[in-house]
Amino acid sequence: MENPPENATNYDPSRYERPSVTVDVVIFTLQQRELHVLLVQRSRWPFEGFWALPGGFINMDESLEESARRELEEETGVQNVYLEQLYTFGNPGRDPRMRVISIVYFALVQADKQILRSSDETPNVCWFPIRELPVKLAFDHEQILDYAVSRLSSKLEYTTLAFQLLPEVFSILELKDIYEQILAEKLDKGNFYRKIKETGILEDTGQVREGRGRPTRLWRFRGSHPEKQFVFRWREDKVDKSDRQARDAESQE
Amino acid sequence: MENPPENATNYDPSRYERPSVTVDVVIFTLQQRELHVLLVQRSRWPFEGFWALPGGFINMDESLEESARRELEEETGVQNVYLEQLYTFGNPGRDPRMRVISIVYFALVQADKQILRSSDETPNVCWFPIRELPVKLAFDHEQILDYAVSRLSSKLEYTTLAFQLLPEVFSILELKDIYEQILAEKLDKGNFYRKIKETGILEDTGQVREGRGRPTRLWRFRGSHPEKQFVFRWREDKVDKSDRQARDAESQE
DNA sequence: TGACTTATTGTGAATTACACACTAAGTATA
DNA sequence: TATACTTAGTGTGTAATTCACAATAAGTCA
Repeated sequence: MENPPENATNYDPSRYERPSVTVDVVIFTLQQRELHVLLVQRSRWPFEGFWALPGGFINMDESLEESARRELEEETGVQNVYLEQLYTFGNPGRDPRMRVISIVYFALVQADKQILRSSDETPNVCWFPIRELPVKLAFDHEQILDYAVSRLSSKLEYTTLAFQLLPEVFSILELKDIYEQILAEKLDKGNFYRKIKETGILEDTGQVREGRGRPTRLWRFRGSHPEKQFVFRWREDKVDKSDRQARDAESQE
Repeated sequence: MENPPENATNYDPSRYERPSVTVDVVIFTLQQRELHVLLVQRSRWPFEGFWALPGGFINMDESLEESARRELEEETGVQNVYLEQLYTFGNPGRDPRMRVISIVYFALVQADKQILRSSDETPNVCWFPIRELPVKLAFDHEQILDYAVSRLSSKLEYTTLAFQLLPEVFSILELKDIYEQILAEKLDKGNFYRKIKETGILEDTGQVREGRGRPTRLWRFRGSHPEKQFVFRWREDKVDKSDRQARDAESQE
């Protein structure tokens, strides 16, 4: 990289007034076959006592994603989870203290990996089923969460995100459960079977699990196939409505 | 909003070191049936002489989208264009001066509305065909642009974004041209006709335009239909690959 | 007039989606 | 130990959609 010339000082961005920047994370997981989200209870003004998405200020030497991973690990202790940038919220007035811009990530934690870390800094950390949230969340976190759910829902239809929520070994009908949960829609067993088998995305573990009825075969997600990128879209004719929703969320405030 | 209690000061975000925040805009338009993007030439270090996406620091009292619209209007003088948040780029080292976080929007400007404003502040502003860009762009703007194109391409398949690039009145085959341009793929004339007519998304203007062959009927985009949200997906079996690409772009640096 | 150019509509084969019936393989219980 | 019950997984025909390509329409140009 070139060195700054003498006249470089006439355009110094550090002179500008600056907002604070935080990275927040919407962390989803599956518990008792229901979608849950992780919230922390605030111990200080503003919104003292309210539940909020985990997050914090970024360090100057880490990337946005690193920052999100750090938050994620501080709260859940898990690593190697699916993480993607969701949206950046930055309306003036979101935070009564000052102008704060939040880059929000969303994460999917596998059902068998979730651990909660209670530390001194975050004494109250809890998983909430997304259909039974606290009445009111801190800041604009309700809108953020709504948007995250709608994004998750629409991405389910053309990605393999659902696997990120399952334990390493699972049955096909458990997978179907996730789809039904998140899409809030009943799916046909037979068609689901066929469709997912056809993709070749599953690897038979040879194991079975006994239960009340016929034992079920257990599968593993064949992460990334060398040949074709697996596409498992449950329904072809759905639209991604999540974009509009994010913009609405921002402009509603 | 509640007032801060006495003990509020023990957690003052303003004490933290803060990055600069900019809003950049990828502005697309259609010229001579080709997709173009607007770039400005930098007149100062760093990347003096290089072309860059238009952008600037946010004002403390405007929302992110307002900031993007302001940039957009400063450069092109147009209003009421399609604008959506694309992604937030924030790796350390993107800007040699300091830590800068850029919230990038992308905008689609209708073919008959593009005006360029050359002011003292931005003497060199120019539309470039996306297939013939300057060799190297400033900062990480090449990656940002790549991502914007891939997002545009994938959104074309399940939204009505293409109409935002056309003038108010257009022929069906012009619309098909846009799809072919952006998807970089040949489409069947007849099937395109049928598919788009079926959606009911077009309104016949009654006008025709004469040319070399049979005169073509001119249509108008029936923006938002009361009944159903129009879905015009050209191909059902495509996947949105743009997400992965954005993450890759960030981690490549 | 007839060749040429661009715009639109028609048609049928091939593929895919969908609803629903059926078979399989275990447990519980009388 | 039969039979009811429960969950797992497969088959099948119809309906809908996709797709390639042929046919027609309506003008210009020489």
